[in-house]
Amino acid sequence: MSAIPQQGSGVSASNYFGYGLNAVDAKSRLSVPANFRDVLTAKSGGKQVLVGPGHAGRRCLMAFDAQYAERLRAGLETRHGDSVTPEAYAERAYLFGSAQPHSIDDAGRIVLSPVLRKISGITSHVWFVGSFDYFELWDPWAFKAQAGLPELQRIQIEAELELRGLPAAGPGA
Amino acid sequence: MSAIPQQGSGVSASNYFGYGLNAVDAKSRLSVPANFRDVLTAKSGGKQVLVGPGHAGRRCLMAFDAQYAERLRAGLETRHGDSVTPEAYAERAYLFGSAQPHSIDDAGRIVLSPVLRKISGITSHVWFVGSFDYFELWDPWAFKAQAGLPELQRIQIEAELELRGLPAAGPGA
DNA sequence: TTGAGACCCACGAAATCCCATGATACACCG
DNA sequence: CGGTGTATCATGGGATTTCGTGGGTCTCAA
Repeated sequence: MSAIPQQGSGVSASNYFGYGLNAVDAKSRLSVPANFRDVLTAKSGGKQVLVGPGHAGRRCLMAFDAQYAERLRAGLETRHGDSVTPEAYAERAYLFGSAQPHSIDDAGRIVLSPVLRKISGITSHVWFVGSFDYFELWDPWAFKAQAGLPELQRIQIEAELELRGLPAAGPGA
Repeated sequence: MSAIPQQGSGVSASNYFGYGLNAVDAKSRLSVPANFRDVLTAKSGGKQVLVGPGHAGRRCLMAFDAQYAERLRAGLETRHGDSVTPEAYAERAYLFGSAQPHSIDDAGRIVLSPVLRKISGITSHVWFVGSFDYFELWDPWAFKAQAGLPELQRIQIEAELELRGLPAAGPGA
């Protein structure tokens, strides 16, 4: 069960677009969709992703590359200059301390820690959503149940779930 | 085919990201998380870390490599110029005089001195927090009790503590 | 002697690597 | 235009290595 036509090919190697639905196995391993992997390698060259908790109250995970991390650092510098205030230190610790580096194995998988699974609510499957310069990882059913989710996105995820014979409501629930 | 050594490519090999929770044993020995060690060796080559008190009133320890020490020196210069004010001398003395080089043994451990333990409040465990070009060492419960700690970080450390069967409130306190 | 520090070895658990499989999309060729 | 072969992808399981941790020994100095 692989390849869903996730998004057309073409201009895809430079940013994260489209979506994907993959399974988490017994070892908590998870395939990163190939098109996201391509962007990752194009941007940071290595086989590494940073995965941290979602911001702004979104119950998901955020994944990004070294280039985006550098961007975060630059933004921090802009905001704080080279000041040595407690706030600047705290923000650094938050920005870089809460996202764990994950290595991608030869099969294109990462291993989700129990803590990341817990804070994201991810159980058996992961819904990937491209967000230009990073991408999000959701429990599919949690994503679908979001209040105010645009109709198109709901239809997309429902279709993908059905395509794999997955229930419309979560198994975890 | 680039024969260029991929210098800043791998995420984990070039900067300090993520967190870790390790124990201090009866001999005050402490494992430095492997991914931090990797950065350390990548940056300064040797099996050495500089460990000093936290900046800006943070009750923790700061650990960094020789490369960042140079950066600190540069920052000092920016702030004070080549002034010979008491403040400049004092800050120099604080930054460099109080950060001691620690050698990392074959098992990846350093030995914390009683003084460092006291000023950081570290007792039985250490919470490591990556902050891009250095990392911090906290007593886990002190870290958790910080005023203004982002909710997500609090959840993360609580989850990690719980995962290891450690109490939610510190023993040292 | 006693206590601290450096070095060495040992072990269990967990992470990582390696190979295998089914299944699909794409390319090539009749 | 249809059939076939090949590369790619998601997934599974076993084997191997790494990591964190505990404990012992040896040396040097007080």
